[in-house]
Order: sequence, then structure tokens, then C-alpha cells
Amino acid sequence: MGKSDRPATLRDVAAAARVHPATASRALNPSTRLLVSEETAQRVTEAAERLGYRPNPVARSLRTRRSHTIGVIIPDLNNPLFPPIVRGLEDRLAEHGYVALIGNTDADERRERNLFDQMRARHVDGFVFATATLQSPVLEEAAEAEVPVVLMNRTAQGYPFSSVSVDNEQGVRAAVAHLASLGHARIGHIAGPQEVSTGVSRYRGFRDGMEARGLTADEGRIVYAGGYSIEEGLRCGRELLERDGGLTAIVAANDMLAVGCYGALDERGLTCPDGMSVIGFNDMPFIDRLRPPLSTVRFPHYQLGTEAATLLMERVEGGEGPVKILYLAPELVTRGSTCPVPSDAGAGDAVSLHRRRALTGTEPSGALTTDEARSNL
Amino acid sequence: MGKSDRPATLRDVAAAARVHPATASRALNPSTRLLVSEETAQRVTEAAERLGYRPNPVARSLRTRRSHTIGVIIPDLNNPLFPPIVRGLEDRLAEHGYVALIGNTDADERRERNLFDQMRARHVDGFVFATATLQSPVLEEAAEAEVPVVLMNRTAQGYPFSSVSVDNEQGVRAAVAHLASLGHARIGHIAGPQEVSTGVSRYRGFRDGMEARGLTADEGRIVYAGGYSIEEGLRCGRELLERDGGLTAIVAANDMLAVGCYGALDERGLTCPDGMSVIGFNDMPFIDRLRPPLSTVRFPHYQLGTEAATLLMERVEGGEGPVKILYLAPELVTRGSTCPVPSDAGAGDAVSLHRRRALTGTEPSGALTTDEARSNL
DNA sequence: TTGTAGGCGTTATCAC
DNA sequence: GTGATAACGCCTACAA
Repeated sequence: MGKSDRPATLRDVAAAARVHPATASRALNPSTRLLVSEETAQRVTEAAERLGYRPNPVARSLRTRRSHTIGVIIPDLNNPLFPPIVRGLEDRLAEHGYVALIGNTDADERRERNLFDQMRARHVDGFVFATATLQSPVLEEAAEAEVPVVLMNRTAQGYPFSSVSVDNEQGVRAAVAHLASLGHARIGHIAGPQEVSTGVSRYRGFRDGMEARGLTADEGRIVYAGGYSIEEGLRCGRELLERDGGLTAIVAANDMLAVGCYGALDERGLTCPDGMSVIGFNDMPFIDRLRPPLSTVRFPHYQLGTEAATLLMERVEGGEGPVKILYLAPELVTRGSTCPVPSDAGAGDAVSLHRRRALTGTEPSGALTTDEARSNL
Repeated sequence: MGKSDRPATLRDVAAAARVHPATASRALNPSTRLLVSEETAQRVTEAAERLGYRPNPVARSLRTRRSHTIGVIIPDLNNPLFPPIVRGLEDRLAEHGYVALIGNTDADERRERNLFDQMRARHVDGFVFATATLQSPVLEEAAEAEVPVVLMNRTAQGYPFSSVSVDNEQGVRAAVAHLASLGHARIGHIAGPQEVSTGVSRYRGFRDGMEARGLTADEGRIVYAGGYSIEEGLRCGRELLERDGGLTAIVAANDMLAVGCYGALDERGLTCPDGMSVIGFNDMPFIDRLRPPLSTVRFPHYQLGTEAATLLMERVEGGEGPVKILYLAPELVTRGSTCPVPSDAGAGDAVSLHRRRALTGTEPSGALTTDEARSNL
């Protein structure tokens, strides 16, 4: 180990190995090691070891214009969906020697712009955006600057960015099919914000899913949330219940909205699922411990992060290459928040309807799981 | 804005302002601006503005040996307790122009060591540790290296580090007092890991709280968790229930353990709170939505983060100064997981006991809150 | 008040 | 294969 209090520098190593610093640099750098004789390379490596040499990443960055740092911009780390995603991202980045700088926008465009500028100033080598909106000045700017970008969870069209997201249409179609198979016909939708891809595609999945079952997706039974928050879920849930229309089930565009919706049901004295079936999207951590455990659409959070990191690394390290649009398959998880429609309220006997569906084999596309085993751990 | 594709450098600004780069540097740097004439300072600032000049932080770091980066080492971002803490930390750091590098140890000492080394290699200006154990080689090393460190949430003695944590004893004493006032006498404890300060001090709070009420903290009613996980809570809960001993209430050293304990109750067919009162610690996000909503001990998560950041900034920017040990006050939050002991099981009528307490004014120290208003949002 | 010079630690580009 | 040199962009004694 280095005895002096100043950490060993490349010069020190070079001196100890009796070579020029440039040679030491070559010997220590995997990609240039072959330029130097095996013997001296050995000597240098040894000296480095002995002195406890650690390359100074700042100096290296200055020279190579690579910070080995990635900017990750998300709406809010407090949303339980993001921690596992971020961990996947960080773990995969770490394998490549990169670290993440996390920024929260709180869905504020100004904050997002600000974070982007700050991170650019810090010379990050690329960005992962989990905040894309359909029209986004920041993405525009990123495209112009030709900085490597990957979109995660949310997508945007018209940009030359790779992306990883979930097949939202399929997920919501499966959710609707599940409700339909339980006999529900009057199904409401708390739609996500329509300036965000997930909001749009889940809305589309809802309409398609209804249509596929011969049900009508009445606009009177759709309320649009301004954001994916519990508060908005509460507001929209209230509005749906006020409008009434004999709803027996609600498809929320994500779990946070579903949680808010639970609150609205409570206020009305309605119990879930007997009084109203509710289904969410994301299967975020702890959502299986609510009262009742929420039926929802799951996707692999951690993998969303790792895949995003991999796509970005391809861009950052590999240079040019095809833009990739990656979708992860969702999976319906049925829990306690959905049940057959009460026989007096539905358009027929739920159980027999259920049987009929099962017989005709019209089960929803997409995998289906129950997780009784998991729900108590 | 800069027209060339290469970002403007200090030289460019100097050239545009017709001064020497050194002068430009002085003019742009707040702390040296007074060394330059107001007129030229003006000219330089203007030129910088016009060229869209952004100082290169990498170059600056190389020169000043300051990365304006802080290493934050936590057990696991997936623990819902940490996101709000991390946000507080990041927000406060951002005010000082610093950013955080987050590292997760998963309670693995090797990973912690590794993260510490990686971050040191990246020349972070300081560390926040939320992973301190009573005997910690990494902290030892940090102390030797004289790198600024602040301990957060968990503390360790014998190190010259400032710390922010919660008055754990007081919190648990309040929890015990609450249970006692409900008539509980045979109270069990799922203790946290005893190599961590929170585990020890909450255990101590439990013993003291029992004693203060004239109750016995029987070791037979205490089980020690190996970590703050749901799994360990489940295991310890099972063990407590197997041992039996006529428990009517359980104090868990944190919310995760309490959640696991819920699972153990389920297995036994016990309902909470009638069959068993349970109380946790942390009031982590979403814990108020469990079935039943968990009574727990709350502390301000976000502020824990901001205070840690402030303490670290004092060290990093201010240099020497007194070590500060800061405690945040906890607050008991009573929800649906605690109720009076059933009259046939307890050592007397719960309600009358409750009344007696109320009359004699022996309420627990520490603030007490119920959050009916909050629980449904 | 401003300019000069040197260096932070590394690597790219020449020569030899 | 190795050495010399310069440069990445900035800051700061020191000199003028």
C-alpha cells in the first residue's frame, strides 16, 4: 500500500517500474496493454499493486471526455415503482463501470429541464428518461445535442431513442378480459394523463379490451387523471361514483390511482370487491398488502432497469447502431380486489358466465397468475 | 448561445471579453470576483452569458480536488423508508451544488467495502452512511482516511462523526406505554439486530418502557431478528407465537418486522388487533394502508435526510468544527393494529385501566397522534 | 487590477 | 516497444 499520504499517481508507478508514465498508462489500460512488452507490463502492474495505485477518474475524464456517469431522470423516487427499477439500472450500469445520478422531476417540466442542464454540465455520458411526455422540449434538446438517451417505461415517438417499456395495451386488455369473464359489463376507467404514453396506451387497451368482449367503453365511464397520484385517483374515483351509471368495476391506469380509488369507495361506504371490483397496473411493491390486495398487471421492474441500462451502454460504448424498441410482457395478477359481479347487479349470472368463458377458451392474452403463496410473506 | 459545436471554454470567454483567462476565471468565480474591476467583471460575465459558457466541472475538480459529489450508502433503496430520506438528502445537497451517488449494500459488508472503495476512487467529497454497525471496519477506515462522514439513522460510538438519528428509546417507550395504557401486560418484542444501534436502543426502550410501567420484560418474550426484513419478522413472529406465554401484544423493532409478524398471525388464524396488538417503528410510506393500518412510531424521514446533508456540508465546506450528535423526536401514531386487551385475557378490565391512566395523566412521553384524517387519502 | 506560468493526473500523438 | 510532448479546462501563487 502507498505509504505517503498522497495517493499514488501514475508517475509514481512509472518511477517505481522505471518506465515512462506513458508506458505505465499503456500497461495498465486493458485496451492498450498489448502495445507494451509482456515483461514491462508485468513490472508496471506489480508496481501499481504495490503502491496501491488507483487511477484518478477525474483526470481520466478530463482527458477522455468520459465521465462514466449516467443521468437518470424519474418522476419521483417516492413512487414505490421506481426503487426496484433504479436498482436494476444501477446494478447493470455498475457492471460496466458506470454510476447513476438520480434526479426527480415531480412531473415539473422546469425541474426536468433544470436537471437535464445540471447533468449535462456534469458531463454525464448519457441519459435514461422515465419521464417522457409525448411532446417534450427536453427530449427535443437531447436529440439535437446528440447525447445518448434511452427512454424507460414511458416512450415518445419521433425521437431516435431506444426504449424499454411494457406492452400496456396487452396488459389492460387482459385486465378487462378478466373482469368481463367475471361477468362485469359496466366497467369504468380511470385513465392516466393523456400526454404520457402509458396513459394513452392503457386507455387504448381499455377500449380495445371492451370492444373485444362486445362491451361498450362509454366515455361517460371514463375519467382522466391529471397525473399518476393517489390524490388524482381519489378525485377521479369520486367523480366516477358520482356519475354512477351502475358501475360494477373500475380499471385504473396504475396502482397509485387504484389506491386513491379505494379511498373514494370508502367514502361512499362501498366495499371492494363486493361493491366494486378494482384493478390496477404495475404491481408495485406492497400493493399486495392493501385492503383488499389489489389485482393488477405486473411487469418485471428490476429487468426494466437492467434492460434500459443495457440499451444505453450499447449506445455509449458501442457508438452507432440500430435504435431498439423493447417491450416487456405484462402479466395479470388476480387478487382480492376483483370478484364476480353480484348476480342482481350484472347482466346475467356471473358464475355461469365465467364457466361459459372458460369453456370457449376466450381467456385473456397474456400470462395469468394468482399469488396466494406470495401474498402473506 | 455558443455557435460552435464544442462547448465554450474559459479561453473562449476570455478571448471574447479581451482579457486573460485568469482574469475571466476570477471574474466568474464569486469568491474572487472582488479582485477584478467591476467593469471588466461585467464584460466577462456578459461574454460568458453570450457564449453560453458552463464551467467544466471535471476540469475544476481536477484542479480543486473537489468533486462536489457525495457518497450515500444505504442498506436497500427498496426499503420504503429510504426514498423519502434520500430525497431530503439530495434536495439539500443540491442547494449546495452537490449531487449524491447512491449505493446499496443489502447488509453485506463486502458490498459496503466495495462501494466505499469505488466511491473513494471517484473522489467523492464525503459520505453519508445509513448502514453503520457497532463494529464497522469501513467506518474505521473512513476515520483513518479523514474523509468527511455523517452517520444517518444508525449511529456508532467511538468515531469522530456527526450523526442524525431518532430518539429510539423514547419512541419505543411511548409505544410500550401506549400498550400498557390499553391494559396489555404480557408484551413481546421482536428485537432488531443487536449489532446495529437502532436494534440496541429500541430493545433498551422496550425494557425501560416495561419497567416504567411495572411490567416485566421477560427474555422469553423477546426474539432477536437477524435483520430488518419481512422474512425475519415472519420468522420471529412465528417463534413468539410458538413459545406462547399468553402474549397480547407485540412491539416490533421496525415496520418491516411488523409486516412479517402480520404474516405469522395470519398463519395462526389470529386477527390483529383483537387477537394480538402489534406496533412497529418508522411509519414508513404505505404502512398506514395495511390490513389493519399499523400503529407505529413516526419520525420525519425527509428531515432526517436534509439534516444529514446539512451536517455533512458543514464538514465539507466549513472544514473543522465540533462533532454534532443530532436526535429527531419520534411521535407515536396509533392506528388499527392496537386495541385494548380483551377483558378475559388481560390483568383487569382494559377500559377501566385506560381510564385510570388517563385520569392520572401518566401518558407516554413523546407526542401522540392519530391520523384518521390521513388514513384514507 | 491584471497577466504569467505552472500544474492537477491522465492519455493521444508523435517520434525514435 | 518505448519515450517525449502536449493537451484536456481550470485555478492560483506569484509577478508585474
